[in-house]
Amino acid sequence: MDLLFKALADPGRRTLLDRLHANDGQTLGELCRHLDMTRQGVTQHLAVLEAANLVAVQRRGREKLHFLNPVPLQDIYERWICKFERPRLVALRDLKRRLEDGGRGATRTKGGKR
Amino acid sequence: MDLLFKALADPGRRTLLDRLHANDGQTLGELCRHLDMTRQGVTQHLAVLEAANLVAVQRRGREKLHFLNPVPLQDIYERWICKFERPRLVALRDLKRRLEDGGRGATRTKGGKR
DNA sequence: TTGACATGCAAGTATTCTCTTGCCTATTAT
DNA sequence: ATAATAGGCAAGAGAATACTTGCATGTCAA
Repeated sequence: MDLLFKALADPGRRTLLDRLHANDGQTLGELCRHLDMTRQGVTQHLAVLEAANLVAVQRRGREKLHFLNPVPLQDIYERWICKFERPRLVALRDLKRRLEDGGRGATRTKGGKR
Repeated sequence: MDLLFKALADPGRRTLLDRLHANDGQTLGELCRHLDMTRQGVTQHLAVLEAANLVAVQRRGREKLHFLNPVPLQDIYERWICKFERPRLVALRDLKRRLEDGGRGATRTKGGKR
């Protein structure tokens, strides 16, 4: 989990993820072409993304294709978003109730306690 | 967004978030008491979390209460999880289809192309 | 084989983080 | 007022990161 957040903590690496999302399976050269980083910089960032399992590679002759792997992002969701969003959902539910109460004067919302 | 990921990229800070999630509104001293970091270390980490808007503070006399703010986590979800999970969902849908096809011999699933 | 292309590797430097140390201010209780 | 408690501030050391440079390896086409 540490490698994952560390990997995401750099703007250049997040840009790379966006590029791969827009066009998956790019080679190193293709990625470099549209970014103002040196090739070596991109290589090193890609290595960090690989270590975090956010990018998978496949060799094709002398080229190296890079593919996005969204699974670790899902892990973040389950460990750090789901768990922490409950208060927010509760707040939204309460807000909704209050709006409904104010608008129609009803105390119970449809569906009741659920 | 950069401050946010940077804030989450440290294990100590993630521990602090967990502590606040377990027991919201703790003072600096309370947080220190159960962590093997120095008070100054905790202070600095909390400052980073504040800068990322993950923690909100409230003064009470000479004490400082710390509250978790999950909204930035939701922002991560919308920018980095939602957007990237589609391939995964597609994969799951395909898997489901294949399972249904194998189990019942049907080619089309309910709901059609959608 | 030879030249061009795509990528790999490693060392050096500069920047940024993290942790520690030492002292200071503000509030509470006696 | 005094002591104890809760927290604040800032400089410095050490570690981790990010970026750059130079050269090396492997692959393709002619």
